Amino acid sequence: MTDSHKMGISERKEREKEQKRSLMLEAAEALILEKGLDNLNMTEVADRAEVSKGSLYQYFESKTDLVLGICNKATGLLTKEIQKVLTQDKPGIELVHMIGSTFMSFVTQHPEYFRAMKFHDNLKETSDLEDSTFLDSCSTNMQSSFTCMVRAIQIGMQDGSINSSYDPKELALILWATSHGMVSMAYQHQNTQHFNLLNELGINLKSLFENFMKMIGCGIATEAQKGNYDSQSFFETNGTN
Amino acid sequence: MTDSHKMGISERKEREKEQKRSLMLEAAEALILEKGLDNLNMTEVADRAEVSKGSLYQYFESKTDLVLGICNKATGLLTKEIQKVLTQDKPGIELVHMIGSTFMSFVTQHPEYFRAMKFHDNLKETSDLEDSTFLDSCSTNMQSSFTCMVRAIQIGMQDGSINSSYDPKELALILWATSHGMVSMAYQHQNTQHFNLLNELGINLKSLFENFMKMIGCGIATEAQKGNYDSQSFFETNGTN
DNA sequence: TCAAAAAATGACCGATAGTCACAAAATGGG
DNA sequence: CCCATTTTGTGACTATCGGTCATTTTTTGA
Repeated sequence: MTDSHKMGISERKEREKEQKRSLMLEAAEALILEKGLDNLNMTEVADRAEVSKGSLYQYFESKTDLVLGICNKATGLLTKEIQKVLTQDKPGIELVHMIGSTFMSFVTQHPEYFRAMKFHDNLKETSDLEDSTFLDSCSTNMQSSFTCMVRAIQIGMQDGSINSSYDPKELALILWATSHGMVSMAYQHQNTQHFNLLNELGINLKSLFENFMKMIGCGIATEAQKGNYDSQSFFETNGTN
Repeated sequence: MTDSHKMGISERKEREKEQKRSLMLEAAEALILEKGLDNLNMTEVADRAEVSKGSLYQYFESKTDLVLGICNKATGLLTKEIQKVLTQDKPGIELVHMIGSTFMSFVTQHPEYFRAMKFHDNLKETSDLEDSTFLDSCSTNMQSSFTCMVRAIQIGMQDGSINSSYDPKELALILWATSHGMVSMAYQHQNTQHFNLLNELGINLKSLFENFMKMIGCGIATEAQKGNYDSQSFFETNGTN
């Protein structure tokens, strides 16, 4: 038996292992959609993926690790979509808008992914030194998304569409945090059955997001640009492949 | 034995019951501060409060109910502080600033309360018809806080400090959501030991929050007011006490 | 064909939320 | 002050679920 043959085998095994892992993740995602992350049950995940519990634990160290695996997919996907925005030849301020829209539609289209991302955020405050294969990867992905926001702002400051009196990184952080707040509200609105401000006020999400963008636009635009973005809708420019 | 005497007894009992409940809540809060909400253990809460587990469960239906009890205290306190802001005779846009600052300092000063509030948010998406005595009260409190924001905006539109092209309630919702995003970031920064954008970027929270306010100020101010709030710090105007 | 390695399995364990039969304490009329 | 009744307190116990591991099954490769 040749070395290359051996190599072929181990490669195939690696592929199969990755496929099985992926299947298990999909089972977990489906269950999260059905019953919520808080009701996720490892035995059920195993059953759904048609493997035994022991087998599941051969692919994921723990329940935390499993959810972080989903978060890893999520942040990877989101980052890819955001990076694609940056390839477009548009004014910086418009790129910022599009990044926001991308984030928003990502969350509404993949609530279970956003749920996993919230779980990840939560972990960071709670657990003392958890170790998961996916933690680093998640952080790197998020870092990449954030860097895209910084780039968009820098582009905007270069092309004169964004007020350069702000520090780019600081502004990026503000936009990231505020977008997160908006997106969280959208998520909650979509996934909550109980009391909820939006319905009560008769406000629709789309209009809300448009006005958020308008406010941001006014807040960060240069004097020359003010008013340009007042009545445009950026809600449509979502990153649907 | 007179009726009034009987009444006196039952009132005293009610007071004592409320005191004990409060003691249990305090025990839980302390444990959350020490070990995080996710490591909160009912037996430990009982021990800390110097009662038995069974007794604890006479005062709170479930662990969820206990945490919602903390959330109830939290939202009550926050609402009180925000309402106090509104009693001041200031331009509307400044009231908006102060509400934001109040929220921010509330969270940094009472991380365990904010944690309980996040738990409450989480419940709404997860659980199918949980029943807790505190759920309604929490919602009412949050509603009150939100109403304060609407009031501040209406005041600002009246006195000409806030651009009245927005719908007041919609703008309030935007400010609420974005503030929540900023405050969440501050919370995470303060309570996370791991990887964290802020330290890495060498940005300090105070400056970040000031610039958030500046951006908001630009975004919602009337033309006449633009530039007035550019370099002011609203971070200090927190509702201590 | 068969022995060694890898993967799969599910009975089992420990932790913890929640319960309940019983005990202690408080109440109030005589 | 005593005793019956109601209220409150207690901790052993149960059920559930995350995680483990000895054993079985499958795959590998000579």
